[in-house]
Amino acid sequence: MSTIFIPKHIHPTYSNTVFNDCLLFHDMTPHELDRLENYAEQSKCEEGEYLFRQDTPADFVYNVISGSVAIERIFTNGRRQIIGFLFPGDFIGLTHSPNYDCAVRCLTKVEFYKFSRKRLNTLSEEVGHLKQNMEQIKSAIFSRVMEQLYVLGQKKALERLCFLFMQLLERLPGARADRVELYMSRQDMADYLGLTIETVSRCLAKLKSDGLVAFPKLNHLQILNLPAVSELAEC
Amino acid sequence: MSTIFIPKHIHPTYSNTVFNDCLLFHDMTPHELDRLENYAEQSKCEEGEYLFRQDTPADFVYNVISGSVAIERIFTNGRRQIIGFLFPGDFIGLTHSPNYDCAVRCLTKVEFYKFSRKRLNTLSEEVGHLKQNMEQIKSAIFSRVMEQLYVLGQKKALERLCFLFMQLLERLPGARADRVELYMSRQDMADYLGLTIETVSRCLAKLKSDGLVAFPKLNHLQILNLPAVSELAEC
DNA sequence: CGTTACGTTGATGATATTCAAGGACTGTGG
DNA sequence: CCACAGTCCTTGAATATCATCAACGTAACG
Repeated sequence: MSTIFIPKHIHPTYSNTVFNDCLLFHDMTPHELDRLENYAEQSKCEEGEYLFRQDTPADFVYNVISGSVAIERIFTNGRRQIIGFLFPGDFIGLTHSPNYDCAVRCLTKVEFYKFSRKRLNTLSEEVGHLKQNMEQIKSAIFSRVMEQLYVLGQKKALERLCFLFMQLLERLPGARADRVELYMSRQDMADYLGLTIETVSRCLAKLKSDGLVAFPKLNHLQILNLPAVSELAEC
Repeated sequence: MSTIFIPKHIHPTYSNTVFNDCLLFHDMTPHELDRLENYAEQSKCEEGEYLFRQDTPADFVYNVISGSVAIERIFTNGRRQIIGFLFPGDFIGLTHSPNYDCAVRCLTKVEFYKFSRKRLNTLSEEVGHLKQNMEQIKSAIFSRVMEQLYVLGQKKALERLCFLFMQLLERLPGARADRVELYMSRQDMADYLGLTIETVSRCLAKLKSDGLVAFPKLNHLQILNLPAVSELAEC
């Protein structure tokens, strides 16, 4: 049954081919999906655990079914840079190098499909659609990283936070302006945006006091003034 | 004659497979190189000209023979982020998207090979080595961008400049600690490192007064205290 | 010799970091 | 149910860092 391979999280309501990576399955015939299915193994991981660590063999490719993860890089001096957050539908580990160059930490309990990278590559040689789609996903990832480069290089703390909010709103399946779940800690936001945790906290307070956002709960964001937040986030 | 395809700039003295992208030609047989040769066209471009602009059709892949270029992205607000600098041996335009997502400006007069991307892709389907090499180059590029992310996110102005210096020293063919040619303007450095031109200028003055570097000419850098500069640049 | 583009330097203010203290939430054991 | 510890978050004050605005040098070129 190839339908197993169109998981709920890529249902049209969620499917945003620009921001989520579900398009691995795009345009594939039922037969092709069947073959892909044989390569997958479903599994899960608890909050705080690592799917994999930096510099370990890059043997698998993951597709998030539910939950959120952070992609992080640790440097020799011990400082950490978070490269991005991934959500249901996103792919992880589509690297070409023999080892992962990032670690992947679960922000929540995470369910995922796990593919042998070797076999996926073999299959992609035979199934044109798959290959195309993998390339496009890599393209999208690269494009996101370049956007982040700009944000870190040019934007102020308040704007960076708004950028994160807009990104979450666009990429989190089921997120709406009045309900965006922040699965990451303040420290995670700081490490993603190149700020300190105190600056993040202060900026959240400022955005709140200016009436742009609200926090009914600590990690439950409401965007009250979407045009303003979007304006600040603008690239 | 396939030897045309082992241009001078990838002669062993220069060839650094980690930092330069010459490895497109790695492990290829003379016959394969012959075929590649048929796909190439040699050309040049003057200082200040653009090889191509952002959002134009990505029809070609370029390989720099001599000179330096800057990869830049312009955003809606008019601000510019330089993604990187490329030098002899480096490849440009290895994107998968239909349009270039960056512009490429020549910092000097630039000689290059120009390949039809379509034909290069076709060839890479048949020539395993070529395909492998292209993937590895993309990997290296991605890895550089992630390093830059870290620099912009976590490092101070002085450290960013040292990072640039070390990068130039490693990637510029023929560069030595006592002779690194800075082909870019102060503004280019600023846009690369996420700083203003004034901050760049002040930091250069500080590094100079601290005896870490010298500038016999405005764009001719000497690294006097390599361990110290390297230490500051450290990731 | 003047113009122009690019680079430097100074004074000032904005922005973010650091260090330190105090709250808020969670889970555990009494 | 409460007390307690531990973790995460917030807030304040002092400081460091960088950006901005403005003036001044300098090198290249007609």
